[in-house]
Amino acid sequence: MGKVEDKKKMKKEALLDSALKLFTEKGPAETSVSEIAKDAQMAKGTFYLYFKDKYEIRDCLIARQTHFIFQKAHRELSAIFEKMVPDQVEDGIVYLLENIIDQFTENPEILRFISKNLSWGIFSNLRIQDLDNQNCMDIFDGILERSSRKYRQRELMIFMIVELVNSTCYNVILNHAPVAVQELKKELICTVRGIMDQFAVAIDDTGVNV
Amino acid sequence: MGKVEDKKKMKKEALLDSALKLFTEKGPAETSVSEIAKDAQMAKGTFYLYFKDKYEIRDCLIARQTHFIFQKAHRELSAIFEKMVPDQVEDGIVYLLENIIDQFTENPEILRFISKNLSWGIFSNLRIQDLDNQNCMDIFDGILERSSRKYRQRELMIFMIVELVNSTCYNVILNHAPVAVQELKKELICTVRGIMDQFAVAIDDTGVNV
Amino acid sequence: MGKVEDKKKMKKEALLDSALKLFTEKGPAETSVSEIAKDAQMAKGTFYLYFKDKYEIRDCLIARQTHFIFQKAHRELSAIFEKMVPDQVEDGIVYLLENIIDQFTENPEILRFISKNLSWGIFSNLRIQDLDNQNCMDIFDGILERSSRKYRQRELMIFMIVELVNSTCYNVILNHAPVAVQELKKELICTVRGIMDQFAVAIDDTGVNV
Amino acid sequence: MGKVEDKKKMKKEALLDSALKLFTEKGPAETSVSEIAKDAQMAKGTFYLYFKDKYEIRDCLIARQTHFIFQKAHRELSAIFEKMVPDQVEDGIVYLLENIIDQFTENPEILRFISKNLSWGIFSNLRIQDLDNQNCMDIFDGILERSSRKYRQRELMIFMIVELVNSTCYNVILNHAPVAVQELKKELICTVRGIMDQFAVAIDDTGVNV
DNA sequence: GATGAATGAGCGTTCATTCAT
DNA sequence: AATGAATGAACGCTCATTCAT
Repeated sequence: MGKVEDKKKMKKEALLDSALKLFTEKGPAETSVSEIAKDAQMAKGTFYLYFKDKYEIRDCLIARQTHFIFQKAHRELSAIFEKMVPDQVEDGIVYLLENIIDQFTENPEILRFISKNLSWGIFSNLRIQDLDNQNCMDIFDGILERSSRKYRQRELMIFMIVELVNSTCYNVILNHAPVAVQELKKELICTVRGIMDQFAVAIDDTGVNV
Repeated sequence: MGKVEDKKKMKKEALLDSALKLFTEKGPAETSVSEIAKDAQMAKGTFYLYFKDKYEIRDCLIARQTHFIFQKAHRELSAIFEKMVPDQVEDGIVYLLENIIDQFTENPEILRFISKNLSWGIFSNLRIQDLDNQNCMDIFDGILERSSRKYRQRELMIFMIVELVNSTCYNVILNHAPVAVQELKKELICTVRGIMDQFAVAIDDTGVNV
Repeated sequence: MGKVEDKKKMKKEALLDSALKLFTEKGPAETSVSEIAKDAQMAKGTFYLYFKDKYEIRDCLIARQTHFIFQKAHRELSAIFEKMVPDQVEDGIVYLLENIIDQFTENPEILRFISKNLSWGIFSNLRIQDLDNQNCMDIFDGILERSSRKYRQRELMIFMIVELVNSTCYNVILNHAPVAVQELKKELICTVRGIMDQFAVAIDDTGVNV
Repeated sequence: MGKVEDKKKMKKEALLDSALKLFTEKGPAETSVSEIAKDAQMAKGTFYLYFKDKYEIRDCLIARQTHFIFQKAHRELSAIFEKMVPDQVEDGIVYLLENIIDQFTENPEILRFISKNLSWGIFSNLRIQDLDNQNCMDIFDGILERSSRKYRQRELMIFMIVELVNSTCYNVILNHAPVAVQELKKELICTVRGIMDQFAVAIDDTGVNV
């Protein structure tokens, strides 16, 4: 019977929602399992039927939220991506990053929660449902594949871009230092283009860079 | 008589040493004040004569360790820096970063401890005793000042470089992914040079970039 | 099934019993929650499931013990009270006080515990279960209402009587000074009658006092 | 050398002053020896040269403050007492009580501190320097001796009066219940006169009471 | 499957007291 | 006589986890 399955899924969702609320409000360290269970309107013991401990639900949430952010970005940009010609692919990466930075700016608590806890290991394995279960890195990869330029060491390149954007945004958005988000964004875009140039390799007679 | 003062300083050092050991072994969250005091061979109450709480000793350690790293780097490079001509200044920055990356590679636990807890706010205010109490950022700044090129928004530029190096090293050194340190280092140097080009402004008749 | 409820009630009773024992033995200030829990044969944490802190259980006990004393007095005197004619009402008050003084004499530790901690605020709000949830003050009030005499400012009058009896008994019973209980009792009765005369007001043609 | 003696006395006074300030501000239980020593501008260890522990200084202060109150009352009333004829002696007792109630009303913190801790044992042994080292009870006694009436069981009578006044004032002044101080005072005076009548014995042909 | 009472180790912190200086 | 660093037991309290119902 799928009814039972549905009920279980709803309970798990309720726990995740409550945990996210509390984690973003005051951090995982200051949130207790009791609080999560109480907020999700169930008994403390029930929590342990769905998650091994606090750290499991935390990791689950990090993945989920990162997933949501990429999903949202991809949906909003899908129209653009579809019409994109090979020469504009680098612009596509920039749009994607801008979209994500904007999401972070609007939800700084989410940024705080994710950034403090996200590692490349989690990130590079995250699957996005909307997109044939591609992982986050594959999204970048997929975009780049359609470029007229070719890139060497694509994973390293994406890794460097993601880490740069993530860590600078964290400080700028949450500590309002050393500059404003808009200023950072402008420079980041420029630097990201630079990084892409750095990793681009010559592929045809038209002749290319670095 | 300075005997008492000496003894107090030694006690404080002992606490800092023990705390560093335990924090790097298992993180501040999993370390208790009791453990620190026990490891430093004194009573729990004595801890509170020297530090307000666990967070104060943690912050003190972050500053201290970052301080040590920059001090070491600066000492090792001082000979080079002194002979440096204006055109080689960008190389100086690269040497500094390489030195720091090497220190991190040799002491990954220190990297874990510092990176997880260091914010730009702490970093940009850290004073280095050896160097006329300059702060860490001033060290970069001082090097750049001697360059034949001029840079706009120096703080933002340094911020981006530091964050990029710090966050990528964290993942690469601690999670061994997605590439080896040496490979990352090679690319980082290239990217950092790119960032410096990005922020450089034309200053003389020879005409320059961006 | 009331089984769980019963068990909880028993645990709470056990805590109250242990706390009373320890509080009367050495006072609330010198009793720790650990001790109470240990004496009641349960874990320290369990205490906190039933009481917010030491002060809550203390206040609960003061109310409980005062309640018991009044309940006992009222039971023992109920036969007398029922047959009482209006002219004997003042004798009823005296019997009540004598009964309470006797209870204190037999349980000096209870007197020590209650008197040191009972304020008029607590006292005048205490509800006695046996007696239609009347509070302690209402018991006096109810008795006085049946008197052929009328009293002005009944609450103040009762307050003065209660405080006088309570504070003099405290010293006499616990410090055996300056006189013996029996001697005090004799005089107290006389003084209490005097206070009632002081607050009595003329109500009919027979003409009365103050 | 009296110089050393003076210095010691001053230190002791400083400790007493600091302790009184802190005890009345937040109660003895919430005041630590460290705080008292720090407030008195000396080292923690020095405290123990003057007082055995916190409880000794507390008891010393209770005696001191009660002493001061009686001293003040006696000074203010000495003119009246000297002119008093035997028939007015009972009025003298009333003036004394009124004066003390007024002092309490003006310094409720002192009342809180003293009442919670004063026992008849301490009270009846307190010596007042101004008055040939008479104790507090002797002051009452001395006044009563000059009365034209004679009293039996003077100590018990004084004890009852003191306890009644002390305990009712405590509640009324500190908890503002159940009535205002002025109202209580009016009734207390009446009750105290009643108690004096109760203990008065016939002494001459005019024939008197009880 | 769901509950929530019970646990008890462990937390950070306080503080009376000692004692070498 | 005076100091204040050091002690360490004890405090109130939290909370992840277990388990009988």
